[in-house]
Amino acid sequence: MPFAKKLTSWYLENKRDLPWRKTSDPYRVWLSEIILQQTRVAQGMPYYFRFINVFPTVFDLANASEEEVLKQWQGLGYYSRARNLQAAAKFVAEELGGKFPDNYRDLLKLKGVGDYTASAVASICFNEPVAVVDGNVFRVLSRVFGIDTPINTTQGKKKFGEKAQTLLDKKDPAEFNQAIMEFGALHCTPRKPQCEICPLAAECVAFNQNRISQLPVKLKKQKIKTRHFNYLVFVSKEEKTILQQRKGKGIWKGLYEFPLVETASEASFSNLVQEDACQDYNVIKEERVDLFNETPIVHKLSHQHIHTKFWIVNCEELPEEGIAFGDVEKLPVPALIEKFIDTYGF
DNA sequence: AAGCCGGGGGT
DNA sequence: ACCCCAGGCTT
Repeated sequence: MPFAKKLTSWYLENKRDLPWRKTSDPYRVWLSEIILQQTRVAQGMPYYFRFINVFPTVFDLANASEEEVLKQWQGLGYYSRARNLQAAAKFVAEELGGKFPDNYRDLLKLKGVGDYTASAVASICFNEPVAVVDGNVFRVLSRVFGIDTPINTTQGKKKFGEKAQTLLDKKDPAEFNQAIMEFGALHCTPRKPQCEICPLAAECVAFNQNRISQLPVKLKKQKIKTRHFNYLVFVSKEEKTILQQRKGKGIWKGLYEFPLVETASEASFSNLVQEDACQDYNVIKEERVDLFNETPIVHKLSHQHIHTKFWIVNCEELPEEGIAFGDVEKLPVPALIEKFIDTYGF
């Protein structure tokens, strides 16, 4: 039996009942694919339902502000996805009259849509014979065919892309692509794959050479940078506080946070007031400041560990324009800030 | 080619 | 701790 047939047979018996598989509406499929980039199905699922409810059509998403979209995206991470999502919706609504691109080449023109996502939407919605290569496909192909070219190199992407395209069932690319991804997600998993009951065990190079744990090959793990954040949580008599939007590059662009003082190492109160960023705030006096957490909260991202202290600054009047406690929850904030807000509870 | 961008779950 | 997740963009 050919590779594709074995895979699709397995798929028909084992596939999950996922909401975006009940439709061929490219808007919904595109939305699901963006949400699922570097994100597990279980984590993305509630966001998919939320977006379908709040933004039922591409026009609803196009007419929303970037901030509204970020608010709905809050907690999911990789926030450029949300910003690009809204921009792409605007493009489809305003430049394409609401008609979603129906092929790989045109899908690629949408912000936030790269090779994988364009292939996924083109194949799933329009049956275009373009193979997807995601983390699952890298893993399945590297093991079954014993390919040890590192997957995070240009050469690796080319090699795996060609292999996937060769194997693709051109008569049903939608089913083949979803089958190989589902197989990687449920059966040929990174750790503890189910080789004992695998329909491909007989031909799987990695299994027969006992190399399962070594494939796929991925070069160099990334370094983790430690940073020290001090948030100034102003609390005024009128029950207002200060939130500022993050601009520029870095993490959490577009989200809101309390005034931030970043230090080179963990700061005491006396360290803190010497920082330039504190000179603008003459209300920061020791008798008015309470340290919320003596031990820094460590917020772990994939590439940074952020050690955080929240300094509660009690004052009569805010040193700058603020917002009412009751309005804080309306703004998009990083998970780190959301957790503090939930605990502190304004 | 390398670095950056989140948050959560599994081992 | 480390790895991975239906990746893409910027430098």
